[in-house]
Amino acid sequence: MTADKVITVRGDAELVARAGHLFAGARHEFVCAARDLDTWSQPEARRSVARRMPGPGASGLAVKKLFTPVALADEAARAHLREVLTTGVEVRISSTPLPHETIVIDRRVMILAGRDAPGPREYTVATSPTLVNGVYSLFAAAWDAATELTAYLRGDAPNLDDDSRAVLRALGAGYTDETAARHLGLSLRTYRRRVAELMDALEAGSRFQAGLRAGELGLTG
Amino acid sequence: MTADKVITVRGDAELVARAGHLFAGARHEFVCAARDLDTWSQPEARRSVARRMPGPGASGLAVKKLFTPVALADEAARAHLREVLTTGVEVRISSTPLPHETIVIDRRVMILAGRDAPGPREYTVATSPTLVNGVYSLFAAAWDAATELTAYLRGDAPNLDDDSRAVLRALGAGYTDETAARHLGLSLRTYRRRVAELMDALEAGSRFQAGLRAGELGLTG
DNA sequence: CCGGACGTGGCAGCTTGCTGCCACCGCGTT
DNA sequence: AACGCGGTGGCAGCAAGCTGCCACGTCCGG
Repeated sequence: MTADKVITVRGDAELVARAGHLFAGARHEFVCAARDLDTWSQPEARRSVARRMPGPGASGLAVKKLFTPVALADEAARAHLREVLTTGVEVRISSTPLPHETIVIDRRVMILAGRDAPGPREYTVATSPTLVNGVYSLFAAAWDAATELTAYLRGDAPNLDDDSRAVLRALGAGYTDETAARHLGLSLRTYRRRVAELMDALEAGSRFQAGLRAGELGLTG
Repeated sequence: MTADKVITVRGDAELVARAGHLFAGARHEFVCAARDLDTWSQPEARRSVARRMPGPGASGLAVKKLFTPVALADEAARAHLREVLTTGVEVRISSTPLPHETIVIDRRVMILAGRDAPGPREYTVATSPTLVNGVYSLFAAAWDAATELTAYLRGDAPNLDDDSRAVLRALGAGYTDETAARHLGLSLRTYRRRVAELMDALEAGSRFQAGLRAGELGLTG
């Protein structure tokens, strides 16, 4: 039995001081998962790290960033992400919550952030191969299940109302239009209008395509 | 800055000796992610742990198990999983690889297994809250994206032939039946027969449902 | 009060999807 | 040759989906 250490630091400044060199040391891959873009809220910490990071496009460094839809809340964030895309960074959106920020560098080091709380934020740095590989494979699973940012923005039916969701459920249940309409208290005409609107929103040319899109976007629940 | 320890043990026996009490101490939740069912290959280790685990159904202990399709390879494994289901355990299948087994108990302890390798297997046990919470949220993301075992077994279209895939692509492309049939060199009648067969295979009552299923099962590529 | 915008629903007519029936063809078996 | 079998395709008819048109309400802002 052996015992490795994991380091816990409090606050961005200490993280930069203790682990900044890890960011600079990224050789092949830099992956991170986070809820939104607010991680490095302190500008000086962000700049400090950015200065040390190699250029994303250069040197064969693959950068993958996984966010939740929260990261697309305001237009500024969208613009930022679009810009990030142009530098060769892969960005995906996961429909499931990612409350704890996770960073894995070169599959050798990982940094996990504690939940937002009053006081300085806690970061935990670990290098145990088993630990890092385990986290990495979970990240990979979440990554694979997430959708490309561009696809997400394109096919996004941003906030379809409850009506549309009800229509979606009826369609997914396999009801015929007539029973679905009756079930929803709508006329056949209106129900079909709704379906047409939905298909329009999903940019689907057929009901099959609409189902496909709905499935891809995880609108089943 | 503080330093927690993570414990690494080699082999099932040592894991049971060092961490067996953690299994017994599960109070609220026991989640694990693994590639297949071979984890506790050594029967004595499996039994030793099973003996210490509280009954899954009893005592409000929620048990979640996430596997890859590999876990369904042989009929014995399927039967075992079906039996497990009856004891109140939730089982889901993730289409992405999960090379490293992960266990999280009560969101307080986690155990990560190293990749299969010659010699005794390594297990890493950690209790750092930040670490455990981070891993847990990644697990949750993978879990949410996975499909229920029953749904997976039901909707499984094991090996549909190239023709069916072509039909699927035509449907996904949004072609009308006529153009799709022409495009595939089939008569309209036959094409529709194929579509009907496909919908039958997917147990879909409408084309929308078929699209949904196809999306869920990742048959788009 | 009037007029317009908007959502709804009925009607009609068209397109598309769906399927039962039958006929045909190629193939291997008897 | 005769037969059955499985895949194909035409035809017909029905069911379902789709949409333009118009009419009727409601809800404003004028």
